[in-house]
Amino acid sequence: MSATIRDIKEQTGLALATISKYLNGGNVLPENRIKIEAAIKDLNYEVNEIARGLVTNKTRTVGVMVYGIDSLFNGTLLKYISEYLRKNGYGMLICASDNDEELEAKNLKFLVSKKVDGIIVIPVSTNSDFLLPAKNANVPVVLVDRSLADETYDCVKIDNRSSAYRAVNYLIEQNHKKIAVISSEVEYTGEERFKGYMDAMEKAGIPVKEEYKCCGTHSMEYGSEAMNRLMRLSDPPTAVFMTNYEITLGAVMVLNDMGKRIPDDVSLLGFDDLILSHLMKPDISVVIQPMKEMGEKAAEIILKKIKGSDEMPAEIVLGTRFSPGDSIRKL
Amino acid sequence: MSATIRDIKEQTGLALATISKYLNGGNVLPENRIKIEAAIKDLNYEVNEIARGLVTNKTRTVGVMVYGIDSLFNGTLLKYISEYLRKNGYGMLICASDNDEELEAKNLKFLVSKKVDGIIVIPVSTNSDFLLPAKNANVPVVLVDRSLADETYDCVKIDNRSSAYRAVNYLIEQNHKKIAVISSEVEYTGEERFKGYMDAMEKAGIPVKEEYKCCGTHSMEYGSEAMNRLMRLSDPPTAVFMTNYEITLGAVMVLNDMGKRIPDDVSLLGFDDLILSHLMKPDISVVIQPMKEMGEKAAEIILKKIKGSDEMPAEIVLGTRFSPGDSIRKL
DNA sequence: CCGCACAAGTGAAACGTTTCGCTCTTTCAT
DNA sequence: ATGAAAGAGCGAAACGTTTCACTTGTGCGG
Repeated sequence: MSATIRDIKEQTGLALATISKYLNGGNVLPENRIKIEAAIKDLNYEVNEIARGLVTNKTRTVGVMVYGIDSLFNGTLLKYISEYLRKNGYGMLICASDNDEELEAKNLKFLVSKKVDGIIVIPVSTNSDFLLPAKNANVPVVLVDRSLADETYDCVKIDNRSSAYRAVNYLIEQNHKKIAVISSEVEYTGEERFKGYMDAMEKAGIPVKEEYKCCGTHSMEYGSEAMNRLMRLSDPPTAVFMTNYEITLGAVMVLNDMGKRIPDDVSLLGFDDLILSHLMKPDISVVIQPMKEMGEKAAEIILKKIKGSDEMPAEIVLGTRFSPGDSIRKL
Repeated sequence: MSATIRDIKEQTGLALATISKYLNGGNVLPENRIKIEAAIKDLNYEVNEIARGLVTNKTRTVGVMVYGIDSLFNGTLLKYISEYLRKNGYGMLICASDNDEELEAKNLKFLVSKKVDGIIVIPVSTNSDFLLPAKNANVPVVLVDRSLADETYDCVKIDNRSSAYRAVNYLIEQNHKKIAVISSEVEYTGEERFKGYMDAMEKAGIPVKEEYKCCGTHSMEYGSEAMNRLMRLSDPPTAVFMTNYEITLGAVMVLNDMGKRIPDDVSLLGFDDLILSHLMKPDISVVIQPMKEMGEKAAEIILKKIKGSDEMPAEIVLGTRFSPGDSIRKL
């Protein structure tokens, strides 16, 4: 079907080794270079990456696992990762864990069986057991957005706790006292941001009612449910801090359904600057994550590790920016 | 490093061919089956997919190219495609064309060079030239969402023209006459939906002012720009039909910025039911595409073709549903 | 003019599977 | 009893590269 290095050998009379050397950037005599290049053009030759992979034990492919391809946060990250990898000649094999630890473990094995050279993952599990197959197969791993409780892996994330702290503090500065939080539990980012919220409240000396603390799944559904409950309290909060995009979506939906007005009826503070904030009638106030930097950094690190750098695993913590929209009323 | 079939040969005393046969589901004597299975467990053996790929000339990987991973429409489609492929043991290599024909052609070649077994693509180009490398390499292709002008490929899409027709007709039934359209040009879906709009207007005998026809790029930016222009006309439309999700996002943003109220100041009709419609204060009226069916069908077809079915290429046209929200005022 | 260093080229082995064509054994209908 | 058919196993070749260890050739300093 397609031409092989052997066909080039026939046409040029050179040895396989010489041609291979040329293909891999080695030096050959000018006259031979010309012959080879002519033959390549003639025969429409292209390296068979599989055969190459068999001997080099490299596929030039990186596996990426996120919790949902249709989550805008994931999609945005994937875009930047993909661009960086493509620019460097690497392909990107994608899996979704669907927020399910079991599926996450299964898909990780799948990626390893596909012989990817490295893996980038937004982990759903909180400990590192599921990464064992990668470790055993010597496949480097980089975490994004979340780190694990039990072991240090290379990781690119933001300063969740202090970002949340500063944002909630802004609410307090606007004289809010009855501040509720809707957060995801078990999950790393949710927990950290929740801590940041608590930090701010404690520091300000504001006691937090139990019914103001809502912790559930990372989903629109939970966002709706929690916001609905909050709004029906006999003493509802004047402001709500939502710790991720999906929860924010759900919460905003339910407010619209209830006919609540922002920020007149309730002030809103969210995470992630993903279009939504610009679409809503009042711009939602959000903590902005450096998505591009995050994605590119993760891709950069995984490539570095693939190329054999054996620096110690390190956590890279990127800064965030707070963007006050008009969803917060000064009391 | 990891065990090979040869190690199993040593441990069991069987021939490579026998073991290979077992691995591929062939029959072996019960006693040998037991020996092999024990050895596999012992040695923690796993097939090396690359070596297998070299001889079978299959990678069990499908390439998917969309115009933007961070577009919710694409992300949703990718999710369903990915799920179907994963369930069938196939991996998914993703590329983004970024709405750029040149990049699209380049990435297609990249996917072919990665030896994917098949390619699913939402094409950006309008003719099939860029698919030539796939054709030459005998890699089957399935188009999604859009077909090409010059050649028939397998394709899964919706009845764009009549869906648009019916939706615009609804506007007309609500006594709107000054109906504008914001559409993407050059692009297949945009053009078809634009035609559907024109069909409805013509059939109703409503002349369409030139300044009501806005055709530009498939982007939020263009949506904003066009809506802004429409609203500043001396005789602005009472309703606007937007032919895709990105344009709708941009248009809604600008309306919010201008403080225009929906549907009091202007009625809105969009395409694609992607969260946005539920988030906006008034539910936006939209044409709903069967995303799941579309993605799964495309994946199903590509697998069928990979397995060697040589049915003629066919276009599968799925139906849509119109969901009237409260973004349309009855005049 | 010798010998050495270095550049370029080479044949063969290796990577880990699948597959082809063959043999051997068993079964079963005649 | 016999021969054909079917089931199981086997050795070796093939897939298309890279890489290793080696040879050849060239130029240059002493």
